[in-house]
Amino acid sequence: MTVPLPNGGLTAPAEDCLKAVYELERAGAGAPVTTNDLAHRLTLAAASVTGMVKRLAGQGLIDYARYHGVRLTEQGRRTALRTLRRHRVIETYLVSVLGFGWDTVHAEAERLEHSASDELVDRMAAAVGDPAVDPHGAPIPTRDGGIVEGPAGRALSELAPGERGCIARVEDDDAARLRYLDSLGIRPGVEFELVERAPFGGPLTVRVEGAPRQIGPQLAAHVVVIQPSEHSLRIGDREH
Amino acid sequence: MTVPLPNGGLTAPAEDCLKAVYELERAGAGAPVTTNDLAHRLTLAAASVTGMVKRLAGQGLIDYARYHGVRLTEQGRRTALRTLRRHRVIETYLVSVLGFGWDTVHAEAERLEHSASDELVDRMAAAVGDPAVDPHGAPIPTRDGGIVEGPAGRALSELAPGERGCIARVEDDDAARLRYLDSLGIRPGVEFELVERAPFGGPLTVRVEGAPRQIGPQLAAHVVVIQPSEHSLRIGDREH
DNA sequence: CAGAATTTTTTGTATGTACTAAATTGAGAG
DNA sequence: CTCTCAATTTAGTACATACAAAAAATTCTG
Repeated sequence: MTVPLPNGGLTAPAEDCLKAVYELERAGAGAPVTTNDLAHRLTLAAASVTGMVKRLAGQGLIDYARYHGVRLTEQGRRTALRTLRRHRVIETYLVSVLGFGWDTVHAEAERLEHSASDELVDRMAAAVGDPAVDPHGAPIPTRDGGIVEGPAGRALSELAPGERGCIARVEDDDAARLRYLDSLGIRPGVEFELVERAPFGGPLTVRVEGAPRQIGPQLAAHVVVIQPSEHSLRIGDREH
Repeated sequence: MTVPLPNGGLTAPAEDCLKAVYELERAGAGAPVTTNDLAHRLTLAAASVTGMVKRLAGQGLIDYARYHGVRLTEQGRRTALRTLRRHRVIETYLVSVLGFGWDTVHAEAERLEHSASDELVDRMAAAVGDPAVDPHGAPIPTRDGGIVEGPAGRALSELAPGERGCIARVEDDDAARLRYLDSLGIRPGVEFELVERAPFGGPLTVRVEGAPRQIGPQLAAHVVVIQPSEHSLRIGDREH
């Protein structure tokens, strides 16, 4: 009875690190991910990341050039996507089947993603109809390592007054933020119109389901929006 | 993002150790549990157990007297039962809701029990009707730390020819053994009659659902049986 | 009850994960 | 092209987990 490593022999911190590299690579448009960015994302000291990164490089999961950041190898990308799939399937299942709130499932999934087997995750996914996106609008990688990141979208904070859109995705890592957005009616799938932008970084006024809502630009930066017509593309079921 | 310790700050190996102490204390009728027994149960070197046991003693979870084995403290017992509850609820849920075979869920539960929160476990338990026993016939501790270990029962291997009984419980830790017992029709709740015992430790002949089956005494030792009349006591729902 | 056998602990080692503090490297400013 | 500063790595430490081999304590046996 040693520490359980159900998937590919990777530890939980290692899986978290690969996931973080994947997400930062995406956010950074493919540029190498720096140690510091990883440290911030993982809430670790930079020195700890250096050590982890060396181990992962030794396992062929990332390419690592001292002082010049890291990149996922193809194998590392597959591994990261498997973890991401587990996380997002678990979140979806907890919300759809077990009645958790969409604002509370992140922490639970963050732990379970490291101990749930792929078989369990596949059964959960099947139980909720193999959806393409999770409750926060993030795409769920497929069993075979594919992922459709969907229409790029823009941050809500970048829209101009008068523009209409559809909430595509909200970052899932802060429960309080999610609860607040929920109280404003800002949830994936909801259509809205940006009514007004106060000057000097002031709040945005957004009409959501008929009601005008105020939202700060910092918060709005965590909300990804798309054209209403693109919505079906994102949530389109991939059922056979 | 450190190693996730959802419940009481205990690591997975520590929880496994407490669970093992609980089970060995039960099996040994309350006698102190020796390091060696723990090492065998946990498939660890004895030296590793000594170290773990010292840490747990330092946390007040067990009483430890050098060279004289360990005992759970009251706090340790509660902790062990919470882990046991998680394990058994998860097993039950995987079988009842997600369609896993009762012979395959042990390993999965063995990992998930360390990362599932009590809230998740309570929701799972509610989803399957708060059963009193898991798919192998083991009692599920309640939310508040109670457990009804049920009628003591005897090992199938100890019955005399002509005796009838009801399968109460089968040890869940060996998938191959469970599959084999399943193929013989030996599952919790099934009634049977011990037809014959071959001499010199030979096989037992058991009539299960009309069919006579042969089973070795070693295997039969892992099967707990009770009087048919006691069955309702064990599986009796504790629904309100 | 002394010596042998067994069990248990101690000692020393290794790995993974984490930290702080010190040293190093790289990159931009002048 | 050097100097400085920020980013990064190295060095040193700590803890939890694991092991094997040696030492110690208990228990069994004659």
